[in-house]
This record gives sequence, C-alpha cells and structure tokens, in this order.
Amino acid sequence: MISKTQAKTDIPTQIKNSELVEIRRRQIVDAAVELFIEQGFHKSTTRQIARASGLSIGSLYEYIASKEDILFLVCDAIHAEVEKGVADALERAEKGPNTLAEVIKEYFWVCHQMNDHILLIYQETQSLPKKFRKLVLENEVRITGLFTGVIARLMGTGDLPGMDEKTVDLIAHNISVLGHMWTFRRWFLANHYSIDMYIDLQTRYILGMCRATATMV
Amino acid sequence: MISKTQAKTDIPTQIKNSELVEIRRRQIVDAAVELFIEQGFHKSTTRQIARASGLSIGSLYEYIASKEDILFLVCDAIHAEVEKGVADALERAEKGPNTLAEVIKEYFWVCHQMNDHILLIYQETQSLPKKFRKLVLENEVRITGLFTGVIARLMGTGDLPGMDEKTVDLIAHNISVLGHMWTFRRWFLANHYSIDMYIDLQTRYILGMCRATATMV
DNA sequence: ATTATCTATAGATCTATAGATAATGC
DNA sequence: ATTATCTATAGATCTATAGATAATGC
Repeated sequence: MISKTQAKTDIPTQIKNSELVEIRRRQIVDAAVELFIEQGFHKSTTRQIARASGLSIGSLYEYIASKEDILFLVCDAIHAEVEKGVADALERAEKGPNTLAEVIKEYFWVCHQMNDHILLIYQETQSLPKKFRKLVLENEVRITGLFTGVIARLMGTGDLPGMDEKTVDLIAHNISVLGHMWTFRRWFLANHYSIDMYIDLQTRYILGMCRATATMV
Repeated sequence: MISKTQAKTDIPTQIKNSELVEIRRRQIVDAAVELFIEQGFHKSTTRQIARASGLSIGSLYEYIASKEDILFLVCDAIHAEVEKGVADALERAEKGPNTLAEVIKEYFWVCHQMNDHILLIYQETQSLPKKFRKLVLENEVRITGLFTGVIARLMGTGDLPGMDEKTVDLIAHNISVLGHMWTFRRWFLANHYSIDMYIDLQTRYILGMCRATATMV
C-alpha cells in the first residue's frame, strides 16, 4: 500500500491542493481507461483524454507531465482494483472448506469481470517507460504472492500436501495466468465453454498439479 | 497452407513481378520484426522500416498499402515459423515413448527460442485492423490444434486415458499458453527457474491434468 | 513501353507549453 | 498574491502519394 501511494506521489503536478489532485486524476484515469480499452494507448490522444475527463488540454498537463504518466496511473489503478478483488475473494474463500478451489473460483470471477482491464495491461505494459514498467510488474508479483500465501497456509494446516517452494510459486503463477487466459483467449474460449465450465475444468487441473507433486515427493 | 498464402496475396502491391514481391516483402518483414521488437509497432516509423529494409519510403509503399499491412505480414511470418517449429517438433517427438512429455518439451523450447516474437504477437495483435486480427487468431487456433491432434492420437493408442472433447481442447490450450507464459512472465520466471526446470515442472502438471480427468470419468 | 525505384512534399496530426484569465484567500 | 484553469499555438513528427528518373525488354 505504501509503495503504491509512493509511486503515485512520484508523478509530478503543478497543483498544490493534493485533494484536488486526487479528484482530477481519478477523472483522468476513468476517462483514459475507457479510451485505451476502445482504441489502445497510442491511438488515444491527450486531447481526447482531456475532453473525456472534463478538463482542457492545458489543465490536463497541470496534473501529469506526459502521456505515459497517464498510462501508468491507469495500470496502477487497475492493479489496485484487481488486488482488492482478490483480497476480498480470499477472505470469503478462506472461511469455507475446500479452500483452494474456492479461491480459484473467486479469482477467476474477478478476471471474468475485469476482462478488458486485464487485457489492457497485457497489451500496454510495454508502452510504459522502464521505471513505470518495473512498478507495474511488481504489482503483478504482489498479486501472485497472495496465492502463494494461501497455498502456504493450507500446507501448514495439512489441507494441501507438502510441496517445495519452487513448486508452490509456480502453482501460484499458473493460477494467475490461467485466470488471465480466460481474458486473452476469450475470443475462442467463450465460444466453447461457459465461465463456470472453464473454472471447473481448470480447478480440477490445478488441484491435479498439487496431487501430482505430492505423489512424487 | 493455402489460406495463409491466400492472405498474403490479399495485400495489394503495385509491382507485377511476384517473385520480386516475395523477396522485397521478406526484406521488409525482417527489418520490421527487429524494429517492432525493440520499439513496438507504433513507435517504429515507416521511414525507419524503409531504411532498415534497404528501400526508399516510396518503394516501400509499392509493396504494401499501409503500415498495418506490414504488421500483418510480420505476425503471419512469426506464426508460420512457430507452426513449422511445432510441426517439426511433433514429428521428432512422436517417434519416441512418453510422447506427450516430449511434445511439450519440444514446444516449450520453440517458445524459449522465439521469446521476443511470441511476445510481439501478444502485444500488437490488438493494433491490427479487424480483418487481419481475425486471420492472426486463426493461426493461433491452428497451432493449438496441433496439440489437440497429438492428444487424440495418444488416446486412440491407449497411451493416454479417455477424455471428452472439451477436456482435450482445454489441455491443448493450456499447453499453448503455458509455453507462452515462459515468454511473457520471463522477467520473473527466468530469475527463479531454468528453462529445463520450468519444463519439467509444467510437464508434470499437464500430465497430472490428464490423470485427474481420467480418475474422474 | 513497361516496370521498378527514388526524391520531395502535401496534408494531417499530436504532444506539450507559454501566456492570458478567472477564482480564491489574505 | 496565489492557485487553478483556459485558449492558442510552437514545434516536431508521420503516413502516404505525386511526379520524376532509371532500368529493362520489345
């Protein structure tokens, strides 16, 4: 949380009132997300973003220093929302039995609902300056880490078989990516599977991984 | 094969000598791939592409009609190379025992070697006009279909347990995507796993999926 | 004559800023 | 006085084409 706030603060502004900065940047991000999803980052112009934010082009540049700043704010906001969604989901899931399956289900639903946003991050992370890209990838790692945490806890309580750290990490990354896969292969998958069927099959697969490892140790 | 050639022919050119068209377009694609990998599609200019191809900007436009045409030629050439790599790999793998594991290994190595190219397709497919995007996604489906074919054959010979069509399809897509995952999460994975270790672990999981399904049917 | 190639540039943007104006608080 | 906002535009591209030139074959 601290590092995220830190990162946002790093983006320069000419405006003194920090509350106002937050409000206007929220307007900017909301407008930009929609434009980027529809047209992509490069085809969206700063003028379009200004207009959709309800600001003049001059005012827009009081709140950011470059177009890339906007892209970073957008990516960071999306990750914050995904992270919140996952954290909430974990909380709900960890109360019931069969926890890992519940966690996967809740997470995949977050991906399903944030389809376009997750896709946007896949497509435009490359357009960020190196410094920002690094921060965005750190967000990605942190979110994956939430899954690592769950698996570790379940191993502790004996609800999952013992696995070494590398295995646990890879399972966590697989969960992340198979959730994303629903978004970036949706053009195919949604024609052949319902989201529920997709979740069922992939869950079986991921649990199979844990079992496969267990029988090998 | 026919449909691929068809697609290329669809791109208009002012040049009559079709052999020359092929030569020049190969120059253009080779130059553009490098530029796109380094700078992305939007930041690469048609002048840069012309210069790197050894053509004038005027000549470049004799061989294509728009910058997007170049991106399509690039994506299509990459897919052709991936498909050839996978087809070759299948041929080698299907001779030995433990075929599915061999296929996965060979395919993941193709991904490893074509890292930047696969990444490029993930990032820039969105920049294609709809008509071209459709063709590129069809390439992706066709490549995934190669895996479906192997699994089906192995089920036929009893080397894999019986699975319904939807399960087989999803396993094929998982193989595709977990290979790509090595490219688009390489910034993390390569710091924690060697390519060999990655292949070993993921292979175990994919085989586990077949087993998990089998014990359920 | 026909084909391929080149130079020069039209025409259309786009990002970012300078400098003017309006609003707020002392 | 200070802060926030706006209009107008500098300055820098970039794609795509028109029209001239060179090379090749009849």
